[in-house]
Amino acid sequence: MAIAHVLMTALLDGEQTGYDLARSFDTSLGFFWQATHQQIYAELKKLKDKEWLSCTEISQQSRPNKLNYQLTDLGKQELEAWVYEIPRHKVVKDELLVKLYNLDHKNIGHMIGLLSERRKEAQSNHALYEKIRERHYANPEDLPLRKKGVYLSLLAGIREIKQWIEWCDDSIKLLEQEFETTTHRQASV
Amino acid sequence: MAIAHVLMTALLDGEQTGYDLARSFDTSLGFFWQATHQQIYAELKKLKDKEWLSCTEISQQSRPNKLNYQLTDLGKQELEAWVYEIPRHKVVKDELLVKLYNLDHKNIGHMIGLLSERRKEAQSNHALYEKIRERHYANPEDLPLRKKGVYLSLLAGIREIKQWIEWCDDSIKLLEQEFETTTHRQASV
DNA sequence: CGCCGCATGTAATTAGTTACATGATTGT
DNA sequence: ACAATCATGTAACTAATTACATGCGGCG
Repeated sequence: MAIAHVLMTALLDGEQTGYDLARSFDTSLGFFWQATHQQIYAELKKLKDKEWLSCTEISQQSRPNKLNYQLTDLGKQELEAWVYEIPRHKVVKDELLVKLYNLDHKNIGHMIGLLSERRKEAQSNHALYEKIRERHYANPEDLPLRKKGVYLSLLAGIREIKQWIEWCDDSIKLLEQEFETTTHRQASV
Repeated sequence: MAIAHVLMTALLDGEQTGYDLARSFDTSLGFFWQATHQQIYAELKKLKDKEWLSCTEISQQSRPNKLNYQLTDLGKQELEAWVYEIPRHKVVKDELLVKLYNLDHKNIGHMIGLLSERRKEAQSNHALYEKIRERHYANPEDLPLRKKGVYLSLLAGIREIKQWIEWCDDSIKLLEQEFETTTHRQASV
């Protein structure tokens, strides 16, 4: 039930609505833990029932009232304790890498396309990460300690994404060579 | 329902039992897609019902009969088609990185411990990956095309794991500095 | 004697996805 | 006119985890 703790972690920076959380997931914690808005809304309710979060309603006329969630003392305690539990959750599931196991002469062109697609995504993520770094972490030494933790996670994300870009480049190069020699062979037969 | 296709992919190398699949997941596809033996057994049954796999029973006296699964022609077709679908599944969930968002003066020692733990795991995984590379992929140029795809996935794994080790080292160094200055400050107050 | 490996599962629960729903407001 | 943003959700389903179960054989 780690999504609970992820949400509480997001609320360390101050109260937020489910909507805010869902969006901010796209630029921060969501790099390391994805969740849909449905899951977030549902979990927030559960957390309110447990009194790990409290919630204040903000009336609005033309749309549903905002529900602003914040950590309770109980929630803070729980979060602090959670940090001391050994992390069990390290899930990686990547269809692309599994698909690569299916490489053959017929689909090699398509695989190159998949890799290019992945590269493009990685590239745009990289740009986003770097933007965040420049904006909020330009002088890491001056950050308060908690933000240094966030910064380290960001660095992990940046390293990983760079790594992907390089791997895509290498892989595309290799597959293109393969593709050409295959085409040649077919042409010369 | 990608676990289905992951299992079928594993069976490209030949028939296997659920038990074999569960174990071989630890040294190959499982790097990119984890599954428990329960999930595997359940999915294999479903795949048999769909006739994407067939299964031959091997009688044994002192333990449950082995069920040896293999791809059917229908399964092969399905798998080939699956490769052409755009990969939707790229899940990453990493508690450690979320925990780092909770860094503070109280838990910094513990965080260093978590990072060391991660480093150790990464190190031993790295050794495993390299062993696999040496054993089966020493001469990548000579591999049949499909195995080159597997090799590329392995390379992605190796790069990633190296990347983690370096990141852990950097992060531990930074946190240890932080830890010392904190201790100093506390000592000198 | 007790634990590990082999080989399969069932049952209960939790986590996560997908589709659908509402309805005003702002931008193209 | 049409899509996107804001802001919340319900309902149905699928995927995945956790706990429990069996039972023999080999090893220290």
